[in-house]
Amino acid sequence: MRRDVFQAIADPTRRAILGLLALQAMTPNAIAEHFDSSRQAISKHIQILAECKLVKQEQTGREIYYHFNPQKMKEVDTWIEQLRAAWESRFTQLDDVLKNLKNKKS
Amino acid sequence: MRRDVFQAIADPTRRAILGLLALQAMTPNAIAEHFDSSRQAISKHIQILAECKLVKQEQTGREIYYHFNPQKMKEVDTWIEQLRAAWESRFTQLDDVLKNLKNKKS
DNA sequence: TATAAACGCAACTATTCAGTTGCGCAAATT
DNA sequence: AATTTGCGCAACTGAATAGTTGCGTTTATA
Repeated sequence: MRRDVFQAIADPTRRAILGLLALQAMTPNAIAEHFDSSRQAISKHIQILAECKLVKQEQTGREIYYHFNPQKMKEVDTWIEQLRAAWESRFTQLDDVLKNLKNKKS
Repeated sequence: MRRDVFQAIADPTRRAILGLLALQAMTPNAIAEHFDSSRQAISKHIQILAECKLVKQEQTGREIYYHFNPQKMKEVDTWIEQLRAAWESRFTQLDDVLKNLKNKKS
């Protein structure tokens, strides 16, 4: 059961839930009202988001407020940034090849 | 069969493939050598990446070189950015509430 | 021309996953 | 005290998915 951030945001419903929670903390019922799915279905999505720390719980009486945790999103950010860095470094590699060719010639 | 960018990068193997291709274009066999999986298994991953335009093909004789397409990655970037914007705007909403309370008082 | 290499494609299988249903518990409400 | 509400948890089911195996096609090589 791999439950990392990438897996979590792969589902469009979960992305929508994060969008809601980014605006304000909400209870499972309140969240479910925004979707056609049942409460339990949404609850499962929230659970997955909670597993990988994308949302935090805050219990108040019998209600549980879920909060968005922007911190965890950085993992995705970081990966994309590394990818971008790799992509840009490939020019440097080409430069090295050209440099080697030049050296062989001389 | 939803094949969007988020779904594509959910798999760690596919993320690794993108990491390789970001450095340099490669053939399926060359890519498969970096993993324990079979050629066909890797080929399927590549196909998924191709479906959502994360990689481009370039046929040369009987070999097919796959290139990383950084453009498509922007979709993820954009979503994260919108999420961040929503997260930051929640303070503004709080401000509005406080402002309304103030107005009611006066 | 015969053989090997580099692929894609399709069928099959074992596993995983999403959603439903039903239950139980604790906190409110009446 | 009895009922309702908000919620999590577990079992079940149908659909999707990942990986394997086998085959066909095209391009190189001997």
